[in-house]
Order: sequence, then structure tokens, then C-alpha cells
Amino acid sequence: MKILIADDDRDLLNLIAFALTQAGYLVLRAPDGPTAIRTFAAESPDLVVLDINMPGASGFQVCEAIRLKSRVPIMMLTVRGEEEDLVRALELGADDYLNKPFSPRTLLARIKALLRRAGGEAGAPLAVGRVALDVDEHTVRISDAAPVRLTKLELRLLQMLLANAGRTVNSDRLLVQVWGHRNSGDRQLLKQLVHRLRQKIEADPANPVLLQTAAGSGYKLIVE
Amino acid sequence: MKILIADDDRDLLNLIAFALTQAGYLVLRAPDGPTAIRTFAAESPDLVVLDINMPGASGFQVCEAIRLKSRVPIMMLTVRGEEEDLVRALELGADDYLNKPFSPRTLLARIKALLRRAGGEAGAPLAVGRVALDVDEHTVRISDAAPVRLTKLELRLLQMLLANAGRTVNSDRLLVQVWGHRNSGDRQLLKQLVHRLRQKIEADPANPVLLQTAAGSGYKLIVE
DNA sequence: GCGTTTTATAACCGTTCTGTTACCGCGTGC
DNA sequence: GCACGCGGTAACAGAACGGTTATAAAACGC
Repeated sequence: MKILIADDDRDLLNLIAFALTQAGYLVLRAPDGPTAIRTFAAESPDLVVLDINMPGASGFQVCEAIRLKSRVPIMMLTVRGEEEDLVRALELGADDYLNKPFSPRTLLARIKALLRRAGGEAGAPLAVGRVALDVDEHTVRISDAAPVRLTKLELRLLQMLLANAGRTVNSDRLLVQVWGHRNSGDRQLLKQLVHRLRQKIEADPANPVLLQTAAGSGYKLIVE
Repeated sequence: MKILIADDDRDLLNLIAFALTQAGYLVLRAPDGPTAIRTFAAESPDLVVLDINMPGASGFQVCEAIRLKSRVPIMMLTVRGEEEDLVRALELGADDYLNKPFSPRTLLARIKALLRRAGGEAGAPLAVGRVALDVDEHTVRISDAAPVRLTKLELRLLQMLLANAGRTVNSDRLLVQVWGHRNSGDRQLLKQLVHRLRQKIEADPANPVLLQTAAGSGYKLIVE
């Protein structure tokens, strides 16, 4: 399990790196924002810990840059009292935050919780009922039909619905899960994506059977 | 998602309640500690916001009392600079804190993060007596009848009534909880909404059994 | 570089939801 | 009586919502 840590405070960086290494994680270090972005691109870590206050690119910029490419769990390190910063980070798509100073034990517990949550999403059963999703190949197979290729966003949407198969998933939640942050006013994107996905997976896209609308709340995937 | 707020500052309480209601949460209010503890026991909210400085039992005592029973996420409201208080609150098991003054946007972001961290995407149907409300699906089931779809406002109204099942809920309070603010002269909205809801959940809408009128004050939901 | 695919934005349409106005019936009190 | 307040009902218009189509912008492959 690879974890990228970005912080300009060398002492803190060492402390965190030591604690995480002890806990069995592979740690990648970045002393500033640009390095963090570069390392992220090169190494694709499973989780990122970002200090908000850094020279070069701030934690915000790094967070934003990463979110353009990936939904990897991001934990922000903040200074107590900087409420505005924190809010901005969460809105940019950070998953959790930790106020300095913190104990390594706390950090570890929170990191584990984040990984568990992310793992739950990614490790969702790939085949539920009639729907078999191949994440590596970017394809789905419905019943015994030929596999259909999906785009990145279609795949993500279907993954989310599949992880909650049978239950309605709220539109806002889908927006966050698929795109990252996005203000909830952006329903048009979801509308479009659902439409395109239906064209691919529904026998009769005009009368969806699998991907049903839950008026007023969201969408759900009917399997069985 | 139910959130309990305990604060003796009535203005602040209203502000927070308004912001959270707008965001789609069901808000329970407590003007003092004892009420908070009682409401917590009765309602089992999904998250608790506690002001540290309150008459009766202080936020500490409430926090302690809740922690004896539950691991529900608790957010403390503190006055900046009172480090001692803060430390004590965190030691008593509070999960997060917010310095006053804060913006509703900040509070909302932190609450969302806290709920996310708690993994609180449970989505269990809320059932009292003959009425089973599924907030995710936007449906109610009465006794063993087929589930009925509800609109956003109908759902909110029923949520409020269900949270106070058996007791009369004041019209003004319903107006605030369902719509946000609204001048209290706007009873027609409530009249209409009640009417529409009755059409959906009552066997004989003209002679309501479940959703009864409390003349001069408000409405109540009869369950059992 | 170029052409193709994918994603974002905008516009239109029918349906549903919500807010508004109006009217009815009923009890209360002048 | 009759005006008034209150709750219930009906009808309608504007807003919001979801589906669809078209088109522009961005990303991708080569």
C-alpha cells in the first residue's frame, strides 16, 4: 500500500514517514507541491496526505490537480483555526482532514479508516446478478450479451451504482463520487452520463429496466 | 439523516437549524443540556452538535452522558482561545470542534466530513408503528400497503411528523422545518401540502386517521 | 500535426411539483 | 343575522425536473 506525503516541514515529514513505515506502508515523500504532483503522476499512490501550507503550489492546488486525474483518498493537514482553508479543501474534494498537532496514532487510525472506505468502494463485487463489470478492461457484460466498452465516467458511475445495487443512490452523492467535487447545481452532467450509459447497457434505452430513475432523489441499478 | 443541536443561544440555534434543514437534514433542537440528553435518548440522531457553554448541564456533561450510550459523532462548539475546554471535550470523546464564530458553510462542510468519516451512509428505513419511511427511496409504506412515492416536501413534512409521532407539531415549526423560513402568514402552503400528503397516505383522505389536525395549533401523526 | 472519442454546455419538450388564488363549510363572537 | 377566522378542496400557472437532441470544447490516439 503506497502513501504519498507532502509537507514542507521536514521534521513532521520524517515523523509521519517513520510511523507509517512502521505500520507497514510504503511511504513516498514530497517536500513541496510541484514535487507532490509529479510524484503522484509517477507512482499512483493509494492515498495522499497533504499539508495545506506549502511553498510552491499550496495544498489546494495539489488537491485540485490530483482530483482532475484521480479519486484517490486525500487527507489534508490543517492548522487549527484556519476554518476557511479547511472548508475550501473539503469542497475541492479532500476526503478527511487532521488538525495539527496530532499524534501519529491518530493519523494512522484515520488513514486506515480512509483506506477501508476507499477499498470498500473499489473492491465492490464486480458481478451482481445480470451485470458483470470488468474494471481493468473498461467493459460490462449484461446477461450473456457481448461485452460493451465504457468510458472512464460511465465506468465510475456504474461502479457506484453497482456498489449499491438495488438501492437508490442520491444524485448529489453520485456527482461527488464520479466527478470529485462539483457544485450540486450541475445535474446536467449526470443527466447526460446516465443517458449515454443507458444507450450502452439497456435493451430499450427509452424504457430502462436496469438503470432506473428514482424521481426527486437519484438513480438505482436493478439487478437480480 | 437526523442531527441534534444543543445550544442556549436561540439565534444561533435557529441559524444552524435553518442551514442544516436547507441542506436536507432533519434537525432536532435542544435549548439546554437536559433537553439534549432526553432528545438524544428519544430520537437517536445520527450526529450531535453541542455548545460547550450551556445552562443546566454543560456540553461536557451532555457529551459524557451520550458517550456512555453511543458512539455517535459529536461536534463541539467552542469559544476561540478556551484551549482547556477543547482538550477536555476531545478527551471526553468529542469527534470534532468548531470555534465560534463560524459560517454555516463551514459547519456544513465539517458535518459532512464527520458523517463521511463515521461511514454513516446507512440509509435504514425509518419506521414507527404502521408508518415506514424510506428516505433514500422517497417512499412510505403504510401497514402492508404498496409503497407510495413522495415528493421532496411531502417527505420532509412526514419526516418531521414522524420524528414527533403521537405529539402535535406546531404549524409555524413545520413551516420553518419544511420550507426554511417563510413568514408565518403562509399557512396556505402547509394546508396544501397536508392535503396532498393525505391523498397519498390516507385510506379515506376526507376522514384522516393517520395525519390528524390539531385545531388552532398544528398537525400530528397517529401511529401505533 | 490530425481525426476520433469523450466530456461539457445549451436548448427544447413533456411531466411533475409547487405556489397562488379562489371558494366552500363550519364554528365563534359581535 | 353576519362578518370573521380557520381548515379543507379545487383549479391553474410558473418553476423544477428528467429525457432527449444538438453542438462545442477537451482529451486521446496516432
